[in-house]
Parts: sequence; C-alpha cells; structure tokens
Amino acid sequence: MTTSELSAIKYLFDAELLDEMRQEGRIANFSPGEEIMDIGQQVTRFPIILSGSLKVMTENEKGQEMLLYFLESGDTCAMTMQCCFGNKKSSIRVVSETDTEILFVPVQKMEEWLLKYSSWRSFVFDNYQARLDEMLHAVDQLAFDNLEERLYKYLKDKAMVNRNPKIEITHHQAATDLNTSRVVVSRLMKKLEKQNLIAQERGTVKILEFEG
DNA sequence: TCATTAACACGGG
DNA sequence: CCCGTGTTAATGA
Repeated sequence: MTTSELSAIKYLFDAELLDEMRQEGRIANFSPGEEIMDIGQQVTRFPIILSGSLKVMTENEKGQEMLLYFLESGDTCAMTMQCCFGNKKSSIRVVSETDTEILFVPVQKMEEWLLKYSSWRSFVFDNYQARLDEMLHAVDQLAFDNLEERLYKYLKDKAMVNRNPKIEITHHQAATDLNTSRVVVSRLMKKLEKQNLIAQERGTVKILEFEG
C-alpha cells in the first residue's frame, strides 16, 4: 500500500499509526448497491471509509429495512465498532451508496491501537459522538412525527453524500428507506415541489437549495 | 387528523 | 407493456 492511497485520512492519524494501517490494512472497492456487511454476520475486519459513501440500515422483527444514516470519507461505522469490541455479530446491514474505497483493518488491531495512539482514541470517540448526535436527531424527528422534514432531510443527505444536487431515486425507494408508503412520499414530494424546495422528473429529484 | 392499502388513470421509454 | 407518478376511496389509529 502506498502513502498516497491513505491521503484521504492522513490528517486524522499519527504517522506511525498510518504506517501500521498500511501494513495491516487492506483496501477494497465497492460499486453502488454492493453489500459490504450484513445482519448476523461475524465482524472480522473493521472499515474506515477513504472515499465515497455508505448507507447503514437495520431491520425490525418483521424484516422491514430501516435506514439509520449515511457515512462518508473519514467516517467509520460506530455500530460495527461496537460489534468489534464486543466480538458480536453485526446488527446492521451496510450497503455502498456511491463508488467507495474502504480500508479494512483486522479487529485485533483496534484495541491495541486504543492503548498506543491518542489519534486513534480521538477517532473512535469522535465517531461515536457524531453518530450519537445523529441518532438523537433522528429520534427527535420521529417523536415529532413530521414526515415532511424527514423526507427533505433524507433527500438532502443523499444529495450531500453523492456530491450532487440531483438524486436518482423513485418515490418507492424513498418510502422504503423512510419506512412509509409511496402514496405519502408522492404527496409530500408534490408539497416540497410547490414550496420550490425540489424539482422532480421521472426517477430523479433535484434539491434546489444545493444548485450552484 | 393523518397514514395505509388498494385501485385506477396517465404517460414515457 | 412496464414502471413511476399522482389521485381517490375506504379504513384504522
């Protein structure tokens, strides 16, 4: 592994830790829609995102999927981290949202690095923090029961991780991710359109706020 | 009141 | 024709 390959995260860690990552880590690439990790799977390697973005989902008892959050470059998955420390099986499904490049590190290294590197401790702590904040916000939105805001945030998140104000998505997909019905999404999309927040074509939605 | 399910029409590819 | 979209009606929480 060359130095340039870890350039996306080099400012996050000590030089020495980066060296270890180069030695111990493996880089893998994924295309949109590819599954990186599934529910029930034993976690043996730990992902750090170099480029692209991931979608993290969970499932309820009935097998319905539910979107938790998106992850981007420099992020890692707090849920996976949790699984690694506890040597548990994954409670989430992770799917590539865009083309992604991921650094995988063996789980044994993680605890070792906690003792050795303060930059690793910060990384782990910050990621927990960020995810907890995001989850709290999600709970807030659910509690206040405003699907319109959730939908708009979902669209904006998707546009942000794709670095593109134009999103390729159908009302059906949005409904699945938000755990609601297509009828509602169609209605709310129309509403957002009337407020000049979005523009729609068949299979695409454009966030007007993000247009350059 | 607002979401869900089912059903339907319209239109583009 | 199939799929995505936009509506409506009936029902339930």
